[in-house]
Amino acid sequence: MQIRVVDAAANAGPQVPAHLQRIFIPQLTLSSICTHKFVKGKVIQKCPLVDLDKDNYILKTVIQEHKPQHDVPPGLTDINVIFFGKLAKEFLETVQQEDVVVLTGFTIGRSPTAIKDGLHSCYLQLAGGEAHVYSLSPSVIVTVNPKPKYTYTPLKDLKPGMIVNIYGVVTFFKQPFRTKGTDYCSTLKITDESSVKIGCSVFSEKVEEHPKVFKNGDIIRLHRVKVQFFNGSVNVVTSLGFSVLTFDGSVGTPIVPCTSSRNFHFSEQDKQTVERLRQWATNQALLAAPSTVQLAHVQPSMYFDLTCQLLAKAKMDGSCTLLKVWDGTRCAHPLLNVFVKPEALEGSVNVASGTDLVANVLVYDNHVEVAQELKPGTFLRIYNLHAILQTTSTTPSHLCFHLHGGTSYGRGLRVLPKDSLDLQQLHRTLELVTTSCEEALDDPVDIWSTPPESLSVICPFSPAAVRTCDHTLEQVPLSNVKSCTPPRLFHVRAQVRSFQPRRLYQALKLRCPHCRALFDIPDDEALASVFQKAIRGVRFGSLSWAATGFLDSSETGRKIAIHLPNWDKEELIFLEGATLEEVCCISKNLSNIVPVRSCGESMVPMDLSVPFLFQGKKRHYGSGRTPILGIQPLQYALLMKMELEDESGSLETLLWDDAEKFFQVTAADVAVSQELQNKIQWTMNRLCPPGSTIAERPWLELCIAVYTVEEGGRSTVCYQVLNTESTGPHVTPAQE
DNA sequence: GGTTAGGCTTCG
Repeated sequence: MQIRVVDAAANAGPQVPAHLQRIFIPQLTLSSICTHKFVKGKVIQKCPLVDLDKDNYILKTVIQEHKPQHDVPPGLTDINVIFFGKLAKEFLETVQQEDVVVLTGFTIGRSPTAIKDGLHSCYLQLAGGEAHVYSLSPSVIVTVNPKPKYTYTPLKDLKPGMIVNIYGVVTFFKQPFRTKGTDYCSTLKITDESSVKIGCSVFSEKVEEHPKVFKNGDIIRLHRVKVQFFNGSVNVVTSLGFSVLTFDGSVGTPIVPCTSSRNFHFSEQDKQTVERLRQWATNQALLAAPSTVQLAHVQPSMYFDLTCQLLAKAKMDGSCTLLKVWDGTRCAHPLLNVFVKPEALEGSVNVASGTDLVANVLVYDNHVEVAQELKPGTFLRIYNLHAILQTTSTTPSHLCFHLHGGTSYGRGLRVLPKDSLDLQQLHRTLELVTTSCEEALDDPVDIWSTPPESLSVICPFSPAAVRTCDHTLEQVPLSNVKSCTPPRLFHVRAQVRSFQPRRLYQALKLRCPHCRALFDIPDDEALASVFQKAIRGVRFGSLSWAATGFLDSSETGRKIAIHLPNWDKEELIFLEGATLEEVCCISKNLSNIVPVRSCGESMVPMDLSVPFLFQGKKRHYGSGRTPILGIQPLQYALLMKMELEDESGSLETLLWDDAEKFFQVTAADVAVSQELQNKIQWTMNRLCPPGSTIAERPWLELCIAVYTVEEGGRSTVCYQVLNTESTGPHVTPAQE
């Protein structure tokens, strides 16, 4: 690793190796090739140095491309650059803010903070012997790579009696719990490339010395553990002087060791090990089934992990504490509100503006100790939370959440660091919901209480939906629309009396662009069972037209076949013998996955009830037989019914051809974006707030088409909302 | 000097 000086007064060119080519920051993408390239820019920010160990540091900086115009957004020109090891410290000490530097030997990753800081979507990482910095500052520093100090034993080579250092990918974990002895204990199961699974018990009196594991797939490094033999298998226990580091297991995220210990060793070799294990684990489908579920998808009786923010808490009694939490999504079931006196409640649920976003979590027994230490505002993950439907004879059933006593299935809770990658989705959802709540509160009170009789008065506020057409038609009462002879077009002013479906994900449909036939989207449970059935009878044959390879599945002995066709230009990958979870996991890394089953020498799509193509999170469904792979691709579409009302009466309308316009989304984006699903939910809640009277609902200005549909010899008159957009916050889906 | 736990749903 090196920092070299370049004479500021002279032309920098000759001293930077001539074979290097400049790549401009705005042109950098995740797939940019970095070898023999350099980036040149001004240092506009240096963060405090993170001191990990002797000669081992991390430094975050921001480097800016020369801006030809002032209106170029920082998302193009300003990029996060992270330095590792000795280079980090030297950069901090040698290079000043405003200095111009030339960077080479970097790698590119997806910036996890791009949404938060508005900077470039990538970040540069400078580590290892390849990394060089050419600086305009006045000293030269040359550094050397530290030699590895520790050796790590593969899990397959552990023998009872050894004291070893090990690395592993976490496949099961319990948060620290009190033992009958003097210590807390963390129980883990880990694995590595040998696929051997090893149990670990970490003992320490101090909770903060325990491994900070947040999810399966995290990577753990243990120093000085003792190998034992118990109940027929090998496991490890911490011994005197043990230490532990953990890392996020996701490929492409920055490798930052997680520990509360100030003094630990972390080298280039560690980084490579973490990278290797991440890569291996991704292909093992270890992370196939994420256990975290948003409130919007919780079903009664479910056990699940909840990532949430604590709004308020209250001690119920010695063995029970109430936590009021939210994740910004709305549960499909009514939520129980556990009432406590305001003076007994620490924190406030006001931000959630209403109770249908707030989940009441009753925390019992051994978990009370952790719960009592929590401060409102904290971000949490609650493991193995139980959703319980509470029914009484007098009230309708409500969902309540219990964190039962004990530690079975990893039951427990843990605070997540505010900048955790696992919180990105939550931050985005909460930001959106909070803005919506604030806007709703900011609306003048008379929006919600305008009596219908004041209609003739010109309203001083903007309607909740507006026409975007340029017809000069006069506005008419709904009764005129109802009594007309189709086809006709009208402008109306109305309120929403009711809408369907109430579960908005049911509004998302599949439509055949040829025959306009409509299909429901199958749920994951139904899809999973089709895949499962196909696995049972699988018999891999050899194919003359494709190269076939095999992956180990999550089940011992079961293989997944990957067929790469010789003829293919579109890079389609045919997958056989995989579960739905495995297909989803594999498609995270490889695009264009086609699940198939063999039929002699040929491949056939699995079944038209499952997607014929997975592209990342996107799923493509088909019907019948035509263009692609003999399948007619279906389009995503939105369909809703709205019952409108004005002083003259009511009218059943459809939101269909212009539904995407109405919500300012595309149905295909909605299918893969929780944020956009929230946006639709938010819009409908604004048009028709739950529990509101008609007088409290906002007015909409709509364009309505009246037309007839002939079916089975009968003609029906239909009404559709066209050329209309709802008003409210505009959101674009996160870049996938 | 080296126990404790050694996954595998509460029952409110």
